[in-house]
Amino acid sequence: MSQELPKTYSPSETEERIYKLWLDSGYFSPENLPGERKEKFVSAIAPPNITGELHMGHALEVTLQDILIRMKRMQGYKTLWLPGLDHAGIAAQNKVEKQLAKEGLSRHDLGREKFIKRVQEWKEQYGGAILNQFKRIGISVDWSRLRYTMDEDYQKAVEYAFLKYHERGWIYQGERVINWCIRCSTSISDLEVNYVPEKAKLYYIKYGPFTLATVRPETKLGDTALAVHPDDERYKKYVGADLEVDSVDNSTPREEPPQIKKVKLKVVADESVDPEFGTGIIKVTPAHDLTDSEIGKRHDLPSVTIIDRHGKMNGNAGVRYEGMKTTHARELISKDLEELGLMEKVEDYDHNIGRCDRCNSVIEPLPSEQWFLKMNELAKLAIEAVAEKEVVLNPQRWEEPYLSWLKNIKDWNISRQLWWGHRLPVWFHEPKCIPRPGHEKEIEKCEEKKISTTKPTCKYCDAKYTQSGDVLDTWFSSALWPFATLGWPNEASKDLNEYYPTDFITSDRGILFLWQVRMIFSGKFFTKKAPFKNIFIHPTVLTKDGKRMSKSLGTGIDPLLLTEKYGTDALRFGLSYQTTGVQDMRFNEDVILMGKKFANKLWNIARYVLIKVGSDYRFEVDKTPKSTDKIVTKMAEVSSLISNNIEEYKFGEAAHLLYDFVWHDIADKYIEETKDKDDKNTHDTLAYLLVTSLKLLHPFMPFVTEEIWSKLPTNTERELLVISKWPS
RNA sequence: GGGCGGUUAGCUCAGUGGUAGAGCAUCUCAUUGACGUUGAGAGGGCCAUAGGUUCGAAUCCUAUACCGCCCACCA
Repeated sequence: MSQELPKTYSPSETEERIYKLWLDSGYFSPENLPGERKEKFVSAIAPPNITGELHMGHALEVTLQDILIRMKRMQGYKTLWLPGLDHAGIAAQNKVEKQLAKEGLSRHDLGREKFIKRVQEWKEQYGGAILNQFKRIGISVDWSRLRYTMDEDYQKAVEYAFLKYHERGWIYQGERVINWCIRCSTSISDLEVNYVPEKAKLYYIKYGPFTLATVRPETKLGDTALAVHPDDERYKKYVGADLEVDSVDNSTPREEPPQIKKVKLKVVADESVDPEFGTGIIKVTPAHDLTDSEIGKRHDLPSVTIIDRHGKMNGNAGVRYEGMKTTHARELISKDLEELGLMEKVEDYDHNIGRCDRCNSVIEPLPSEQWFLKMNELAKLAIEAVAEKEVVLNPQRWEEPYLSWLKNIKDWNISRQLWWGHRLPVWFHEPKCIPRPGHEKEIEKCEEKKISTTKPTCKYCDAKYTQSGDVLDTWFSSALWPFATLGWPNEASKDLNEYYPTDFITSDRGILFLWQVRMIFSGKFFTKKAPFKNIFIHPTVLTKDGKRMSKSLGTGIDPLLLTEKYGTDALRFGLSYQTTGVQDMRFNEDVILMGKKFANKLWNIARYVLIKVGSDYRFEVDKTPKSTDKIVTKMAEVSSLISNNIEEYKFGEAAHLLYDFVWHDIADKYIEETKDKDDKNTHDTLAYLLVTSLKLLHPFMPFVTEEIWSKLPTNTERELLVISKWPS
């Protein structure tokens, strides 16, 4: 019996009901899919942060991924799309710290244990929200396999990974100059530093026979050398010399006028100095500058730390400056130098300043004891995977930045001085060994440091081990995502054996290096396989004016407001329609409106066809009519083009093609031209066009197509459109 | 400094060698027929600029300009 359709399509009355239909069917889980399915198609979601709120980039990302997944499922693949959440170490910690600040508390007021509880509460309260928002977008993920990077199993996988790297000798602890965020009080990686242009001063300071420029005169107190380019003829005669130069005496009390003090500085020659810049000579502060630290290492220079972890001058800076914030010390020392006649001039200067990606505080480069992962071998694995096409980057233009980033990679600082995250499986002997009576000599064999997933004991004494307070960089755990979610490192895991390696992953370009690269080398190292075959770097959604969409800037648009206004299918179709080969997508709401109209058009085509063919007609769910009408041939051509386009991630082309064909070829032409005809051929053709269009449009507009499908009287028992056979 | 995108109608963008396209906006007509969330049609473009290749260039090449992004040692 054909049912009378309402005049217009109403998304709000449909979407929740249809999504429930899919969930109840169980078809999002691969084992519930009907028929013999030999080939698999597997993908993991980019796990959103527990801090997360749905933004337009997410909406685009999961829509595109869903289009591909839905097509594959209809094509008969045993399809798995695995959902999950990321604990988001530093981001989540900051979020909860902000929440605490509103209560007038800091994390230190709570203590580590209680603070972690607060983060867990946060996760319970808000963490799942974004997944529910994803449901509104209609994603066809297997909810029975939901994973979280802080799941017990996942934590074990992370510790196991650390141990394995350590066994290989690739994990080491060492003091390095790293990026230190004073506010977050942790080290952060190079990728988490944003360089922001700012107005600064360039100070020209006299160093004996030279004058040289700096933006940070306060670091003068930590200078241990001067450096010039080895080929610079002007300074060749000074290279190797120990110069005695006038400097400010930092032992003079602050209240007294500044005094001159002689200091000795070695002059070294180093390639990294640009002879063209300024006076062609630089001061070297190995403790407080990343480049200077490298120079210091190359020339075996002493390193004097003068700034502490709170961004204040320490004892080495002398009583005159000790305890001052760096910015205050800068004012004082430049005044002092001026008074002593050691300041030649001060100029305005446009300068890039490093700021924390998470909290926007100024980054202070500091020497600090951190844990590192050696990247040499791992980078090779990642380079190989892409060079040999084991992993294909789409669009291809990302290959070059990918490869060159890996070729210049430095060791990865994987430790963070945070409370929220995976604690390092590293244990330290408490300061003193407690000898057992009669075994005093064995103390020498005691291990100060042990790598272990469980609390170790000492064979030789009674001292206890305490676990390192550091946690791992949040990307260390995300790097394991495609296999840890499937049960790795348990080799017997059924899912791991059946669904790994995966086929596809997609993300924004912003996390290509942070995440994608690291998944690839982790996968290659731990599983000997690339974790996926294809990466699709989807466009970044910008505002209509080309600005970044950001909640704090007030330029963000909530995708869910659009689903309410236009319907989810409209949002999905509009976003797909705008996905072309470009790297930025300026979001245009008009296109969502177009999607809404298109959904309604489709609805009315169905309405027309149902009336036209009559209530006794049975729709063939999978058959091409013997019609000679040209449109039947064209429909087949369109089907095959759509399949290819989706396969090649040309979502926009596919959407354009479907729109034009359905609206203009089917509705405007074929339907108009056959209005007077009522023969079987016309009925069969109309039915075929409708059925095929519904199938092809289903990945883009799953709700309206499934809803129409449910109203068609079919020749066989009703099956859901979501598992119907893909045309061509 | 190196690299990558973009520059096409008022707006947002498709189009990659063969007579300029879509959606939205504007205007005219159709007056209820599956859909007015519609149909038919119109206006509107030196396809950033300058050279080059070609029978032919929005499309390929080379420069330049502007916008945006990424990477990097900017003292």
